[in-house]
Amino acid sequence: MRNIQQIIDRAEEVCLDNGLRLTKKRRQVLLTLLASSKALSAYEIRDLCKTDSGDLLPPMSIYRILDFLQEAGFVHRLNISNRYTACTHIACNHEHLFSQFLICTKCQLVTEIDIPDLTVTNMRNDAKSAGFELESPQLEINGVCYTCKNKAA
Amino acid sequence: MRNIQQIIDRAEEVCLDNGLRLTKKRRQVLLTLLASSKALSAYEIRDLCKTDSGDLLPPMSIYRILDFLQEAGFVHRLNISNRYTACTHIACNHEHLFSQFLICTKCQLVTEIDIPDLTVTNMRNDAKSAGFELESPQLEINGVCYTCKNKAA
DNA sequence: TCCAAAAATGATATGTAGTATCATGAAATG
DNA sequence: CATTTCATGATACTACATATCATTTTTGGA
Repeated sequence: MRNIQQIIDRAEEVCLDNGLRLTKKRRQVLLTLLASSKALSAYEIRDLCKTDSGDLLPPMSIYRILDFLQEAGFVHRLNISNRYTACTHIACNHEHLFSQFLICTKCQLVTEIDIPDLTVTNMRNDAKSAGFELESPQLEINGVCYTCKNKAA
Repeated sequence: MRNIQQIIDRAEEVCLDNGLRLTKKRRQVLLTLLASSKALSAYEIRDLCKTDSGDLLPPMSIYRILDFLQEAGFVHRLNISNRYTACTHIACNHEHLFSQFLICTKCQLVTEIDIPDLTVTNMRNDAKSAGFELESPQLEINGVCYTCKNKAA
């Protein structure tokens, strides 16, 4: 894991190469997500992104910025928890069409792990047998992280 | 797939054995879900369950009934779409601690398929390596069903 | 049989996630 | 420097879900 500044720099690069604009507010939202080990809801991001004078972005802006960051591949939306998390692959070069997320139901800690190609192939085939076509889905699995598990015990 | 009446009968049995009450309204909600090939939102269920006089249940009641049906193992909540679907295993006897759902993003068609034990074991181990403990999670995968795919083409 | 306790449901209000729509502001480009 | 395009703001609203307290129904004893 590189440091956050390096990741932001890389995001800037990607944007330049693709004619995208990483504006101040978009950068701020991305930074907020990068700095958080937990997945954040749109409204949590909103609270964390308020200006020094305490102004909040309107929800619509937050969602638009999140859409942009997702399109650019910098952020993932976690559908099972309605939360958002920074992609851990911004600063590396390998493609990752199929992501798997482990999500702690207690504290929202998120870990993005790799899935073996074989697993992906099997899932596609299983889906096909059942009459479904997978596009570029992501796997989201709830669990409990060890920190929370130990707390509970 | 057995017919709906057989499934309801089986649900009645399970309830009797476990001191649960499958009341008229709970039965009506379960029936509604069993009769639908698509996952339904709580408010859709509400609309489908109105009495002959047109009265609607309050949302709170719908959610309470859905909670009950989930506890009893008759209904699954699909987290990625905020919808509910009847369990396809009510009337069979095998355990299914780990469910996989294929969900059509266009029409909400749901298919519950089995996962090989090996896959489950692998996932548990992968999660463990990443510091997570899986409880009895469910896998929800978005895709497009062939009907919708053909419509699109 | 009636009463108390427990379980189920109803009603009202509110919280959280997300979008539609139209207006305004900022940047890029000719 | 004007025009177009992209980004953001503001207002209102929809969908999904829960908190809380009141009422009804069921159940299991005295």
